[in-house]
Amino acid sequence: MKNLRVKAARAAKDMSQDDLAKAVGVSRQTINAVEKGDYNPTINLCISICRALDKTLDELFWENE
Amino acid sequence: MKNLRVKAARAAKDMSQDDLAKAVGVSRQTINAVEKGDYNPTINLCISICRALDKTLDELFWENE
DNA sequence: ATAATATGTCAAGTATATTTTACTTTATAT
DNA sequence: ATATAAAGTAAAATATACTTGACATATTAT
Repeated sequence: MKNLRVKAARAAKDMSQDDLAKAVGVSRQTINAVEKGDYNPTINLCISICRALDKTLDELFWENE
Repeated sequence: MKNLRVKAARAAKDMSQDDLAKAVGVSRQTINAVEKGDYNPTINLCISICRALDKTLDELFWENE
């Protein structure tokens, strides 16, 4: 299950995967993996991504229901 | 930085650390470590904890500001 | 006082998140 | 057509989340 919300929020900021990776302090492949989604990042990474994209955890990582 | 919100939400459900661990499918020490807080759980674990406690990610793991 | 349950913590092992290097493909521009 | 940036993917290495087992303390009840 892809995480399209991260991808969309990143696009809204006109950032490449590499831009976001640098802002967050991880490798580009890690961002790619998060967006690809078959993968379980740590909460601190999720929080860093949220802060870089001006979103909250619920907005990017919570599935209602 | 302790996570007192998880501890409080668990108390509100009258669950022990062991109860929550079993509900979530991890060891009791892992729950203890999450509440102790000097530690970086995966998002899937956080989501499982939220579901077991009827809370969302923002309610238990997001720090405003 | 003693038993039982809940919590805190530690050390060693296992599973997996993340990095690094590298190659391929797709899009955008010149 | 070709150059460049962006994205997708993979294998091997490293860092760290999580488990297991064990022991100590605190709490509550009998």
